[in-house]
Amino acid sequence: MTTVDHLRQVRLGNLRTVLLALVDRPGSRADLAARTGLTKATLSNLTEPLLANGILVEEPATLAGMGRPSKPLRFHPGGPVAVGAEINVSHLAVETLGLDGETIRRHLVPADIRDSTPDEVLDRVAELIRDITPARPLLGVGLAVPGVVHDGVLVRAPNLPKLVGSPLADDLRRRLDLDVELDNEANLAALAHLWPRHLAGEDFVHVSADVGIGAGVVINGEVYRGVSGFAGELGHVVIERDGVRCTCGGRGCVERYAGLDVILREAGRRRLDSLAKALEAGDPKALAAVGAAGAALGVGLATLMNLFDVPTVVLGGSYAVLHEHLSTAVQSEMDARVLAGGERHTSLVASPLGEFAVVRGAAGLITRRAVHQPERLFA
Amino acid sequence: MTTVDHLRQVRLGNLRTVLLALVDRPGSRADLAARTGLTKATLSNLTEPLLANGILVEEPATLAGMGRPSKPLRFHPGGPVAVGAEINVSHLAVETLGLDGETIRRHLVPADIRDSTPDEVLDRVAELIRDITPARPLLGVGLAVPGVVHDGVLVRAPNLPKLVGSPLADDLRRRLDLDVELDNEANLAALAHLWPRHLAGEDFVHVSADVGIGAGVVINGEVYRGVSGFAGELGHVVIERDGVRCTCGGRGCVERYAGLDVILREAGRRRLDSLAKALEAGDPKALAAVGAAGAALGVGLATLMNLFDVPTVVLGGSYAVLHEHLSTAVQSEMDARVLAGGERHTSLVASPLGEFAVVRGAAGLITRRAVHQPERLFA
DNA sequence: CGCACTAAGTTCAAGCATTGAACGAATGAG
DNA sequence: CTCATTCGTTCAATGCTTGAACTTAGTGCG
Repeated sequence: MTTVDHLRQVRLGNLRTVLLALVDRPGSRADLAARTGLTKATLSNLTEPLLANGILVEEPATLAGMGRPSKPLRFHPGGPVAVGAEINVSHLAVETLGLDGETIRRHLVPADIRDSTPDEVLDRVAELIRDITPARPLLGVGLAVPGVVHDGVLVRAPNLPKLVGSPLADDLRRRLDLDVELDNEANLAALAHLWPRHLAGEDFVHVSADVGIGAGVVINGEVYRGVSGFAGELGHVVIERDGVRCTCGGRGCVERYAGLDVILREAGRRRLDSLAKALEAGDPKALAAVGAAGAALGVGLATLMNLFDVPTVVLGGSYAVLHEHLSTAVQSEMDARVLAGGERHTSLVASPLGEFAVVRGAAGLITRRAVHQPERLFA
Repeated sequence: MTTVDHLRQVRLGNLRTVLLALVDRPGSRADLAARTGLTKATLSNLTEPLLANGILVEEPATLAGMGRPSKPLRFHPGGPVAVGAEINVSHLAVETLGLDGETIRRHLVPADIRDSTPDEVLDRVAELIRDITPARPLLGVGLAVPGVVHDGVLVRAPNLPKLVGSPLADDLRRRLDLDVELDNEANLAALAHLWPRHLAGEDFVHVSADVGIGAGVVINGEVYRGVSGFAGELGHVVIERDGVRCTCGGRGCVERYAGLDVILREAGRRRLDSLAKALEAGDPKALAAVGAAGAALGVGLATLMNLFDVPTVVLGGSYAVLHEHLSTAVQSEMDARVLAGGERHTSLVASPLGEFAVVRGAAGLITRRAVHQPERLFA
């Protein structure tokens, strides 16, 4: 590390600070200086290359009050964008996201890819991405998959066994000639509630269900990934040590009581929307199935909250759809079991992001990286 | 933040890097330069005030090989020291620790303080500290207590109700006229396995038992504290949703199956050493009690490991004493339940620190803070 | 004994990002 | 038209690391 490097680090750090302030909201140089604690001089200096490179634009001028009018800066409407993509058991989704946090376009297509080869899937994903990509510089692609990811490879995915082991990130990178970052859908869904806007505070768990149950834990505004990206395996938290056998080899895992497949089976339904209708109509079997799942989930979540010390739970994915009929049981188990030492209280909310949470998180991964490592913007 | 501040930050960061290298082992300026990536010039500059202030000493010279002999630098034998203190149900302990990581003196006295007032306890602690404090500058006191700590106050301590709510840190500070930092014993026991030397890798959970069960989770070389210092409440992880009632209001908490009180009761013993003797003698009742506790603990630990994605468990405190008879059952539950996706394997080890782990961690908290915030060394 | 060789540690001018104060620019109020 | 006010830019000063040159202090060999 040379001294020049040290100083460069300071500059990059300040650049990040400024960009973060701009993600929050646009502002003039003077305003940004006030918000970041830097001086006006530094702000002129830092924003100059951002304007020159088409990352920011200077708006005409704001005529308000006395003094010289300010010319607010904001992200350039033709500036770089990030792409998010999601591969899931029953659908594919793509989204483009600007640095300002606005969704540009999004697209979700049903698709049963359980029997497809990795090449077939990636071909379709690449096509979807090309279809929605605007004529603007591209920062890269975030790719979400339902399973454990390590080093750009899907290493474990009970529901997509055919994709396990392929270098998905590299293969998609080759197809598009773009940076591709592979990550787990649970982590990305959690990230979507955190970036570019905080939707559930600085600390929360995002829980969603397909066949498995994934939890993304957010602590201090960061997704907690654990040592090997394995963290948050809520599905295999034990709630009955001698309970039902689980595919993982253990017994009594939450997944065997609150997984979506279990809920549907117990309710005698085949698909989520049919279950939702039955609940709406007050079908007792459906209500009982969801209630039982909620209780089991609540026990598992209480354990998680006691270990991670997180106050908020966000129900996402299928759980968000079932939220209304699920949350009573979840909340009551949580209230009974989470240590209320001091002034703690647990809050339980449904995700506002709907079915696009994962793909938005995937795109957000890329815009976030660009803001945190501003040198990438000048490539 | 002025620019001067920025530059000062760079300097302090480099100072930290150098001190960390020295905690690892002594070395000449040239050696340190090589190890830290800084230049020899910077090292001369950085170490000059450390030598002037009696933090470091320059050793005579090492005559080895060709070239000008190097004069290794190490922490001054008369330099500042940290004090650790532990308040527990059945004993008090104190230890003094140098920046080099060497224990200077330690002392552990049995004491039943369950009925003592905070003032009585702190008087005794202050006396113990004065007894072992060497005639060297003092960096501060780390104070360990069995319970949840918030802002220098013990806010929850089922086993020491009389101390709850007193400003222990402030009261001890007043007695000694020293900085006092209060923390939870589980966190500090974990820290002791991490600082000043890594005894169990970069990522592990340290588990120990008294009446409750405390876990200190270490991720990436940092103690994970959670949002409000509550993290790692392994005792209230649920292993049987409809199991035994717990003081926390829930049911089936690990604590009710693997707590030390439960083990002793089931084994028909009153004290840990008596239990240990019975185990040695092969007493079936004792063996059964410990085996059952181990199984329950293993289930809870599997849940914790699936959530935190940590590969190693360190058994400390009473569990370390029982380790030989406990680990088989623990390990077998862990093996059965922890997701072995990919190449994961769980390892289970006994703490090498014995009964001084907590108090050593308490002192380590202070030396670590001094190294991480080197400006404190010049106060 | 002396000279070449090696490595440790020091000295010093150069380089760099931020700062703060001074300055120029653009508008509203009276 | 002039003053007050706020925005944005310019520029010398600051303080830290750097790298190269230099000094110091030994070893090895003839």
